[in-house]
Amino acid sequence: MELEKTYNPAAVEEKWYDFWIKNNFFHSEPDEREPFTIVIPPPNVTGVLHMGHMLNNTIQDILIRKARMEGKNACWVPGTDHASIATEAKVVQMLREKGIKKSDISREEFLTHAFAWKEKYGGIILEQLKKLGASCDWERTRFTMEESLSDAVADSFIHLYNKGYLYRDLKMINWDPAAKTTLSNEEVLYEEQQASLYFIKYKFKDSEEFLPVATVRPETIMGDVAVCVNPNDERYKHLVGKTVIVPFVNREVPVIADEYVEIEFGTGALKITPAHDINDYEIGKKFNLSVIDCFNEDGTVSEAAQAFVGEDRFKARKLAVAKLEADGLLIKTEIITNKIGLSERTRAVVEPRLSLQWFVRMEELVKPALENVMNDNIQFFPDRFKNLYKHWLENFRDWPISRQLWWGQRIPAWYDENGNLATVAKTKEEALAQLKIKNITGLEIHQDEDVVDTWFSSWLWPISVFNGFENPKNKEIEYYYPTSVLVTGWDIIFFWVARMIFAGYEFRNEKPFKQVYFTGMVRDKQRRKMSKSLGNSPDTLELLAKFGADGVRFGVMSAAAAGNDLLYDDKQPEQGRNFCNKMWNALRLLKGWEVVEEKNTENEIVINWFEAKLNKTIADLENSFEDFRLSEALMNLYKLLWNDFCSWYLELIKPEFGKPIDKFTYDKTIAFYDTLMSLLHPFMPFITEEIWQNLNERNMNESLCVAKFPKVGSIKDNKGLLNEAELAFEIISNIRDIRTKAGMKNAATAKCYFNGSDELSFSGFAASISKLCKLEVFENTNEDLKALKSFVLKGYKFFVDTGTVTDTAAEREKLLKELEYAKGFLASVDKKLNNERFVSSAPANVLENERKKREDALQKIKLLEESLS
RNA sequence: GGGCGCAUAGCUCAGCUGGUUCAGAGCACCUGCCUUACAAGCAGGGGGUCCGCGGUUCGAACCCGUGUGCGCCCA
Repeated sequence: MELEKTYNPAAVEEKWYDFWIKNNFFHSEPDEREPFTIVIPPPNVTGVLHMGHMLNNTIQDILIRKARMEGKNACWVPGTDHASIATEAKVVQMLREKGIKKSDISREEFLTHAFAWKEKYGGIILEQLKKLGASCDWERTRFTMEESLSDAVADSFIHLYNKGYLYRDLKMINWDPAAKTTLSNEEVLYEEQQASLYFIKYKFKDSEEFLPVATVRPETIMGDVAVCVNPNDERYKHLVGKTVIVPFVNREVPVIADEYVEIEFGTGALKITPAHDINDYEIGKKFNLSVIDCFNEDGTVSEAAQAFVGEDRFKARKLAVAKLEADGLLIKTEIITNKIGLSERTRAVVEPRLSLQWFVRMEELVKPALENVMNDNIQFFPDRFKNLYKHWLENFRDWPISRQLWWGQRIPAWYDENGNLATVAKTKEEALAQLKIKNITGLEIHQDEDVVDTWFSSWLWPISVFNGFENPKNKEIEYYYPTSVLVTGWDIIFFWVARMIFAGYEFRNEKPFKQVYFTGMVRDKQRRKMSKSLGNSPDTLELLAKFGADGVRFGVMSAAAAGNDLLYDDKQPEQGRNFCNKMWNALRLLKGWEVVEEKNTENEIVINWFEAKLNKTIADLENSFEDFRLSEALMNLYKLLWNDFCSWYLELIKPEFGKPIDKFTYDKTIAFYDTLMSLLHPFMPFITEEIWQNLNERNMNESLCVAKFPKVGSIKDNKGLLNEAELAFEIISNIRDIRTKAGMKNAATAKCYFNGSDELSFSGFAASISKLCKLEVFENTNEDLKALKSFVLKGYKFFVDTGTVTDTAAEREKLLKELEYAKGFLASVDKKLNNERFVSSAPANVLENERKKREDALQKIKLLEESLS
């Protein structure tokens, strides 16, 4: 079969992915083997593949493929998350384009549209993951809004409620007046803006005397219930306990003192508006002050404010300032820079607002979650994330889970006509039945209008995908849970990782996963996090098309040390693509050889050397995998394949052009390449399968993805052989350097002589050296051939005859420089060895090494001095 | 204000238990080659005060202290 000159990934990748799926290699069923389980961090159902997904899922694929090849029962559960806010926003927009307003349709109608939309556009990302090569068990694909998983959400809500872990409370929330919804802290973006700071007179009762108060939000003055100063502020100390009059509404409020107030900021006197500022709210609580809510949910001024009623908050600000000025209460205005919160979705200025919300009490949930991470029952990689995790869990806040949306699981709480909580139950029937037991009948009840936070369903994911709520003792959950490893970005350590751990211990009394591997963030060259809004993320599908999935996987992985952010550059997948081409061409070379029976013994040492090198690398690889140093593992394989296998091994065993290769060498070489492809398969599954299939005749259903992962062979003491090869390669490089510098043609032959004792530590590779350096002569001599170019290595002196005249002066100069360096080196070694305390306290092997260094240096100096004499 | 982290080649970063695996990789750069597997390549080469200072140690890129400069999280 004729192989193309360059590797073409597109056709190959599709062919093998179809083959894998057709043979159901990725499907898992519980059996007697050891399970290796990963649940995917479910991507947003509306999402498309971005760089972060590629990184994250490539890592999962590497781990799962390796486990599968090691004979474990590998199960990677894929799926998507309903992402309530993001999806609802998209559906609202889609409806708007059709001329439908959300407010004009019912909840049920909306959900019908939303599900239809999800069916049509949702889950694209899963198809894209296939292009990346992800070996998920697609038969197990789950979705957080499907019935079974939604039931789990309701059940867990009821469970937590009955346990007393849920409560409703007025809390300061981030309110988006445009979307009329609560935002979590994470959905608020902070931006610096120029703002006016207004200095206002708060007069004392029946007096023209006043206390100056500074504020950037005069439209909230109507909600003021106190003025606060710092107790250490000499200017105002005497005023604490007096009362002042709030402008517009003439309310009489106390002057209070609290350390929170910064003396230097503004006037040092802070108006307290508990309904509209989180810090004011805290102070209000501390001083037991009342709360006056000045705004409606759309951001207009409310009846309770008594002034500017019905005006938009920004309009009200202007009106308030004008009125203050007119009333002579405005002292001055300053321009300052402050941070304001914007809604991630609507860009509306976030309004702090008090609202009745469901909360999860975290106190008890946190305990096992903290303990089992700190004691490494759940291991973090890299483990420095334990610090971050600990810090967060020790400073937890209760978790607000109400979301004023329709897309999501509706809160299973029921209220009477007056909005009082009646009961918590999954359905209206159950709710009524429960009330009946309590002898409450004839009550008109309605369900909570809100849905729960998406994380309130995804925290159940490791349990719910195995139906652990429906049937807590089922075969699957008992087999697959706890899962093996979770791979996720460190940015969601709190949103997700911590909460899954809470859920694991709460609902199954067992950790959800044994290990967590944190990936870094993918950033662009300017270190900006890649994001849709910045538009700085490359088109991942284009990338896959251009460089191939293997190339992209290589590119992403080669730069991704565990937990460290990676700066993406097109050079990375390009390197991966080039690597594919290199491997492809090595295959072409092998397939092009004619094979003959008689054995070529010259190759034996080279074969033994590569076997030793291969074994050593496999051992190193295992170490790298153990600590999740995947980029290190990949780079080691890259170097093994490119440098050791292609540049050294293949060049050494390669027969002369047109000559056949002996069967023994050929078979060994094929076997080596087979092993190399197996080792690399988890990282670059497509090309390795393609090459592997080409190396030998395979059965119809045979695949590398279920072949055995190579193990370290018999560990002979091959250190000597590796050292010998290393010396030989160094000799070759030196001779090549001399050849190049002498301007020799590639085809021209050279001669090389060396001084050395009888036992040559590179003798096994003499033929190899001659071959790669095109030497017609390579032999021992007793003479000092001063007319030739020379170099000194490990006690040997080499002379190279390039057939051109050597510049003896320059050669002498070079030798002098080398001598000087060697002497300096000797001095540094001697300094150590002459140090009594070094000799007495350094370990034996270190000492021995120093002595060896000394000997080598002495020998080198001797040889150099001889040449110079 | 509190906490976490980082600083090593032009760039991006490895460097695990302090000691020849110790100053390394990839990319970039320079030189010479279209040598019948591969120019998406081959061969060779240059390049570093391991951020500054102090300490511990026989020995420090690595441990401790401190300064400087960055990044992030929480407030």
